[in-house]
Amino acid sequence: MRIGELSRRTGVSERSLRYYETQGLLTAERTPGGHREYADSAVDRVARIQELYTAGLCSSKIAQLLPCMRDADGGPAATASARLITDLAVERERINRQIHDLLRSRDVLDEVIIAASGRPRSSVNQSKDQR
Amino acid sequence: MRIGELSRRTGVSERSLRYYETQGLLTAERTPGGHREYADSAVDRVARIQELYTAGLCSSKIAQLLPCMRDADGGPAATASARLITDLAVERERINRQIHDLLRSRDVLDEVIIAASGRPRSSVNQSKDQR
DNA sequence: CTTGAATCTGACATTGACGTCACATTCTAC
DNA sequence: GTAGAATGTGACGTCAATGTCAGATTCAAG
Repeated sequence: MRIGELSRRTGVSERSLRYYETQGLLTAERTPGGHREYADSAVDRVARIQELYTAGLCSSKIAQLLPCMRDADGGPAATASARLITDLAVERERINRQIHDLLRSRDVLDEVIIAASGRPRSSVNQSKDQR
Repeated sequence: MRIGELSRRTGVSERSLRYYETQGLLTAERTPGGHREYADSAVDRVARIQELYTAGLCSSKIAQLLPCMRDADGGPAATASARLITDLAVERERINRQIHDLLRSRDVLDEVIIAASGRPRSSVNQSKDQR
């Protein structure tokens, strides 16, 4: 598929998809004319990239990480280096902190929302991972 | 206390503390000479601000939110407006998504770390809110 | 072949929470 | 009072992901 379709299917802008390529996060074949041609697996990969971005990892970390993740089609293509491992451990701590802060902030929001609306709205109390 | 001490006690740079003030997140008395003089409660407040920043809220949202939070010394000073409430509900959804992504990303990190180190390191499997 | 849609590259702009530096002023200890 | 530390303001830089625009090229359909 080409970039427009991938953009539509992932909800990620074409600009970002091209950017991901420059960051080594995403690859594509090229048509003779130079247009990008993506494999179907690109959709999943973009979703994964987004996930990691949302989790606050930067491009370079994601780039290092991706080849170490087990792909839809098999085991990981690489094993993390010692250097990467220590980096990841740091990221993990940051993520833990962030989860902690998010949970507390969500609670704060709930308090404020409840206080203002008199009683809980629709689903304020189902606090687990609803999406 | 003055800005240097507050900075030390919170681990937040003086630059950031001044920035918070411009954003209406933090207030201070002034000495006759114009130096900021913070109340003790500022320490808590800064911590709260940090928490909300870490959770991905922007200054303006935090500014609206803070007066609606119940303070260490009593109930909330304000009640959220209807407009704010809908904004906060949106934030809440974002936070939920983010928590979800963080949890998944943490799992990914753990997989990679475990795969590379042969077996779990120190406490990789205690996945709940350790800080 | 032609035409309009899609894509290409490259450059510049944006956003938000800071870092950093310069220079002036105030505070604190002596 | 004076020196040195602390603080004040203001301006500019940064960083990363992404928006946006311009101009050129390619693709798909008639």
